Amino acid sequence: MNLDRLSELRKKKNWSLQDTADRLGIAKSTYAGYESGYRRPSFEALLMLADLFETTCDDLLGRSFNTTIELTKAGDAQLSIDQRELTDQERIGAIAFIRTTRELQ
Amino acid sequence: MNLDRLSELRKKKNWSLQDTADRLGIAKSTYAGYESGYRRPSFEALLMLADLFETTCDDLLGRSFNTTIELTKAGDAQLSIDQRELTDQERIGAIAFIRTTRELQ
DNA sequence: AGTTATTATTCGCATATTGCGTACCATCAT
DNA sequence: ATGATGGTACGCAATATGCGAATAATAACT
Repeated sequence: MNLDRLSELRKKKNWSLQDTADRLGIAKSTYAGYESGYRRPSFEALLMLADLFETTCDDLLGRSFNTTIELTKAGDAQLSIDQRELTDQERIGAIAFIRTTRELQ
Repeated sequence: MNLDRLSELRKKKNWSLQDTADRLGIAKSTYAGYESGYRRPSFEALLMLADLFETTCDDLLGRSFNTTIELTKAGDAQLSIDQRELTDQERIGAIAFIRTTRELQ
């Protein structure tokens, strides 16, 4: 259970170990330890990593979270279509639409 | 940075500390330590907790990740309405429906 | 090639943290 | 009062962390 994605994410940003460590405010050897799997970040460091690399902790931990988003529950997730966020009314309208199509089956 | 949500999640399931520890295969005092903030789970334990409580590591760590889910991109997330997963056709239908309503504004 | 600068990897050590068992307290039922 | 259950806190052995320092490896430049 190591953080295999770190190296990939860092290289995508074209950062050196030192760059990355500086951005996190930790020692280079510490960050290098994370990538190599020799050491593990604290939770604080994990959160910083997720922020820095713009991803989730689950992603860094290699957890594919197949959580299903229930649309009838507002606030579970922000949805968008064509890069434009859905209003609550739009969401409710879409739910009604789907329910109707299902009933017509 | 403690795992404040644990207690809430456990109580929602009506489990005792012992129940929860048994499900995780760890000692009661160990799990109790997580809840009280006296101890912290390893990454392995964190993943087990997320699985057990059916949530994300980010959630347990108190990280609100405001990632917007773009519906036009399939595979970004599994959606459901009334606990029934949306088929791809339903998703596409809903997108068309929203686009139309938007155009009519 | 030789030299210097930058990047990456590994280790030792002091310190901090974990997980477990155990003990302790409170509540409730018999 | 006794026993069962749920919750809390602590001691200790074992392990893990973060840092600096030392050591490779690579790049850049004359």
